[in-house]
Amino acid sequence: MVKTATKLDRTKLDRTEVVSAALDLVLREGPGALTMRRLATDLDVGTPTIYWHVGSRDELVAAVIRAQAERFAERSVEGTTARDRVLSAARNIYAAAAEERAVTSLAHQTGTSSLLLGRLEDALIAELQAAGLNRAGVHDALRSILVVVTGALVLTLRDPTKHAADRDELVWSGCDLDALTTATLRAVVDRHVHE
Amino acid sequence: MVKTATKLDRTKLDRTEVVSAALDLVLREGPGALTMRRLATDLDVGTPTIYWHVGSRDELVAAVIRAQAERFAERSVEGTTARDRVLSAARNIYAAAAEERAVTSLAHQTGTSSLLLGRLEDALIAELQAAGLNRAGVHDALRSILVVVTGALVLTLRDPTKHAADRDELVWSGCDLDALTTATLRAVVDRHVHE
DNA sequence: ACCTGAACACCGTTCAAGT
DNA sequence: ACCTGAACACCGTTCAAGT
Repeated sequence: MVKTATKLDRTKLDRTEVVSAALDLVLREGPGALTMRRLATDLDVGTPTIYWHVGSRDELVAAVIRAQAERFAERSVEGTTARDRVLSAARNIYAAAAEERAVTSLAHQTGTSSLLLGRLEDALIAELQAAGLNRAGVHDALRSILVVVTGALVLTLRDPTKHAADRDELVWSGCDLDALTTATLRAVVDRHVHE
Repeated sequence: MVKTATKLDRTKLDRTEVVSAALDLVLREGPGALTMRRLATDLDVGTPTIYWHVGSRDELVAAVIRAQAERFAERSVEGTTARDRVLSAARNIYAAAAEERAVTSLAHQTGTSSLLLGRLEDALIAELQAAGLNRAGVHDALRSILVVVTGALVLTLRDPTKHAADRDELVWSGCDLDALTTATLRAVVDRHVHE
């Protein structure tokens, strides 16, 4: 009897195959599940094999983040007025990251958020320039907006099951973080782009 | 010859002693240094002893955060107008957390930030109420302000030595995050508290 | 070139056993 | 009540050795 593999008759393992398996693992079971041993088991391979293909865990994570970043690329900016378009581009960053909580958390933990959201940040920069801001104005507005987006993301991704203080429950229960983010963004966008 | 201990002639180990040693360790060498074994070595004691006193690492971290939170308590709110006082209370949260990067990072990693900053958040709530906002208004303003403070903190604590993208360098180099935070806070405070 | 078993140096945690 | 040595089940990583 020919040895028919249980999973799929792998001939060779590919670097991109490793990375996409890692991304799948993160999407399915969260960032905590991304272990070299676990990934190796999923791929039906020894642990050192993973290292041969990706070098280290840090490099693997960076590759995973980049893979997800490409999926974020095709979000388009809506609106006609400069303000609306800037707000739309800013909301895109928040919305994309909030939709893929697992990958965003992973990026956040490893300090590679800008690797994940860089393309969408570039789109925001383009809208700020189109709004007529000069170099310094673009930078100021961009930074302020990223402060709000980052804060909104952290508060959104926070695990609500383990509120540190009892007061958290009161303050954040029944809070539409999406609407809150939009409102807060509008406040800082209005500050930076006039008409 | 009587057995004179090398460090200090410990008679008994105390729970508060364990916690303050842990806080010291975090302040001196960062959150990554806080391991049960390392702390046990510092206290010249076996690892299970730490567990006997604090239960688990999570409980230890919570106690450490609470200890630092008490040191944050005495910051006072400045200003005369309602807007200035709200802004001052908001800035206090950011400033306190930014001054103790190590503990703030630890709180952030473990999702216990509100345990660290709760007292200062309460002070902010008091100022919002004093500004004449009703219950819903206080909550809305508080949440928006916490979004900005959280975002500013994350971007401030971020390790600048490992910028994920090359563009980060360009956007954030020579950026006064303190001034940026104040400006962004002013934008959302002005939005919520009118005179 | 691609993959492995075995090991190294770490974790948090537990537990029977000592005083 | 307080503390210990030894173990368990995990990590990331390396390395000689196999094909």
